[in-house]
Amino acid sequence: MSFFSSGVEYAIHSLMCMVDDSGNGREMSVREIAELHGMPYDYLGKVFTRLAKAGLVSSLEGRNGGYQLARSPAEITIRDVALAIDENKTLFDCREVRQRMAVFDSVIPVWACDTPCSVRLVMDEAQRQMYESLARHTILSLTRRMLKKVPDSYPIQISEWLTQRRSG
Amino acid sequence: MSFFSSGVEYAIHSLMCMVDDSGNGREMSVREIAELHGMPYDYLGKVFTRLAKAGLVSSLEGRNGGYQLARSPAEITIRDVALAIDENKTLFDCREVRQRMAVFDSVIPVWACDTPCSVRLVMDEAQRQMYESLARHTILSLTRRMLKKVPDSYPIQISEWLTQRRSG
DNA sequence: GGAAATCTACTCGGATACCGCGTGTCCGAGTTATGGTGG
DNA sequence: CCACCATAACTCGGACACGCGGTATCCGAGTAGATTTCC
Repeated sequence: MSFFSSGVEYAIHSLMCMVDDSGNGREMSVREIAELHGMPYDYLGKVFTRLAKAGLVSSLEGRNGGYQLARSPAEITIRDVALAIDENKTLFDCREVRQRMAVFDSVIPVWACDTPCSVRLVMDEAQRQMYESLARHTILSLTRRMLKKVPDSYPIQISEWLTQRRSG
Repeated sequence: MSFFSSGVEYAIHSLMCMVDDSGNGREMSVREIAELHGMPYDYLGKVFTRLAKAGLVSSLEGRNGGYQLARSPAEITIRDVALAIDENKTLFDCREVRQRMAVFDSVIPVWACDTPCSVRLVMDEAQRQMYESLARHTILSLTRRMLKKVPDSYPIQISEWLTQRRSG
């Protein structure tokens, strides 16, 4: 399986569609977003609960409620989103092989417990590089990049789909 | 769960202990390695099959057989090992959300199929950064770094453990 | 003493079992506009 | 006209079911050095 859960993908696409044509945030409900993207509604609800808990979006309860971006889309990095959904995930979990070496017969030396495993250090560094790469992109930059590759009618279609759904 | 399987960890530690004091490769059997590290023997066997298939080690069949490094430990990067064990793993698998947008009623436009998803591009870039970070370390450099943090008696202990096991 | 047969310690690959976790679904509770109803 | 009430459309959180893949184990087949046996 892949490292990032499907929730991360859902979250990024969701936040991207919450940016309107002028680059500002727009309020949307989970149901709207789910139907627009063909995502499972209940599952997306949990995704947004996590986004809210991480402070990326804020919720408006009650009828006509929904979510809106809590920060400018230029200040929400992809790293933020990934960490909000998949928190405390590590590329590698060290099983402390050194402490199980047969040369220590049931007496593990202190250095094997205190000093960090070299393998783990290398992996942690790689993970840091990965997250730094993700931190270089924001919801806004991603949205702008997408709009370049798409016909001009596309964002209009979405806006119309939204207004039509809200009226009917 | 973590991205890299436990097999990657086993493989790295195994290859590290196949480097002798002078930095050259030394032949060892899977059973020796498994017992030395307290790793599951059968499972480690499969790990080495993959390492051999990737050309990182070469096998010597028959009695007194085993594995030896197929290249200099300075020319085996951690990236090589990770790819040998966990091949074709991706940080992120794109579910092509764009193609499920409700604004396309059952008629998916060509651009949504041809142009790559922006989200995927960002993730792929992050994955590349991660692997490049891993490629900067080799089995030899990792071994050397480990030896610095360890009492001088440690590598001697391992060598003695080996010779004693082979004689008795 | 030398050749042949047997034994042993390996590498391989397939089949399988276990189990945690990602993914998705269902349900109930709390909140707030909206619309209807009665005085 | 206004107060009140029911309803609908939301957000939230817990519980649970399903299935896949990581981890591990078992077993049989093939290979080759070591050992024994036998002439």
